[in-house]
Amino acid sequence: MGAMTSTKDRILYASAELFRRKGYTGTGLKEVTTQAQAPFGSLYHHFPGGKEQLGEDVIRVSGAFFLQLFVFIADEAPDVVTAVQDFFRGAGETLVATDYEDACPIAVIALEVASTNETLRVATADVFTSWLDEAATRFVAAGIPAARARELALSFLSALEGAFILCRALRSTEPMAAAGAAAASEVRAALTTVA
Amino acid sequence: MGAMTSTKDRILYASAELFRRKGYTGTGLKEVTTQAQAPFGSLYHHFPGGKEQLGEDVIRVSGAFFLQLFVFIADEAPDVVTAVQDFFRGAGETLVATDYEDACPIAVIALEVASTNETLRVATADVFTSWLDEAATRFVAAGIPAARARELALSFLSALEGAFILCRALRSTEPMAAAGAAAASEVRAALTTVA
DNA sequence: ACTCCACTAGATAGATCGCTCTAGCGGGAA
DNA sequence: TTCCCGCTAGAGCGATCTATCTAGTGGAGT
Repeated sequence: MGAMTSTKDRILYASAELFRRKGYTGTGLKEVTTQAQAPFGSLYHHFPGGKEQLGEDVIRVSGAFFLQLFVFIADEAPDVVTAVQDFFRGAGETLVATDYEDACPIAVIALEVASTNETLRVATADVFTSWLDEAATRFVAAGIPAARARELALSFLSALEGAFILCRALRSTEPMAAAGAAAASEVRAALTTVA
Repeated sequence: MGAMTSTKDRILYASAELFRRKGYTGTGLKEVTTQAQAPFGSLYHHFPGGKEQLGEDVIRVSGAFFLQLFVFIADEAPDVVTAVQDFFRGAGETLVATDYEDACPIAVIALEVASTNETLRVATADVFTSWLDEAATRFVAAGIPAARARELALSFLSALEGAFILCRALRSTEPMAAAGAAAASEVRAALTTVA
């Protein structure tokens, strides 16, 4: 049967894509199993906690993957300013390549469940925190004081997430470019102040 | 019967609140009429286009209301930098006052429908555009070149929207404060460059 | 008084929701 | 072989979804 991913992975991957595109409440489990080419019963075998467990797993797995992507880009870049620029640029390219469907893997879920499902809300908070910590650590390594680094990480991620919303609604990467430029110059300013 | 709002307005108001809190797909029409204390049949009398028309009306009405709020704050503030600061501060206060339920009136819908419902996507794009135009106009009036003003408006709104996501997920206003400070200093820098 | 129509009121249809259930398949251990 | 069990497979349950339907109400216009 050639290269075969496990049924569980296919369900997870299909869920991640559908949740990202149509939202958590907007995605049906029947649809998930169809897209994953998996029997419906298998879903509840691998995810006995049902839709909520599936949602939580998607949030945490996608979050970890996105974190690794950030780490990879940051490691490749010569400095943090370039890293920030590369990240925004890459986000814009992904948006265009996927016809504005693939943006932040968890933003839609985060907004949907923030006031309705505490388990999933905590999962999104954990993921956001892991991203913020990673970014702040990078800024500190570049010589920026911890408190300022935390601030930079928060405004960097806010700008990125907000730009995703605007880009998808406007079907344009202009917001991503503007937000990226602003974030980069903010980091640059923080660096020159230190040096 | 005292002060009585019309049935249509009650349905619109209840929908806006529920969509904002639980999302578009996550809100049922039965729930809307219950919360609005309106008979179910009245919903389809006032909104013959069903849920989609209700969604579009909510987006456009909420969008216009939010625009007026921005205009009001900007008119009250002594300068644009203060206006930006006031807006972020006000957003943070609203989040706390509503237990992190009331943020951007259309962000959740915008993300949910961006890839699934073109009518609603266009409505959110129109609203975002109206906000961006208003902000850019204010920046131009303060002496910033048009192209730069547009960039500032984009990064300002991106920061605000993204901060809403992070604040609701983390249940903290820290992202709003960081994003607000960054946006304010960016506008300040744009002003000093001109002057 | 009579008509008319905007509006209220809610039962109900048909589809889909998340979830549970039983049955059967297939490969490794005894 | 025989047993076992992780996994596949999908029918079906009760609830809920959006939307439609008919019936009734109340007040303005003539």
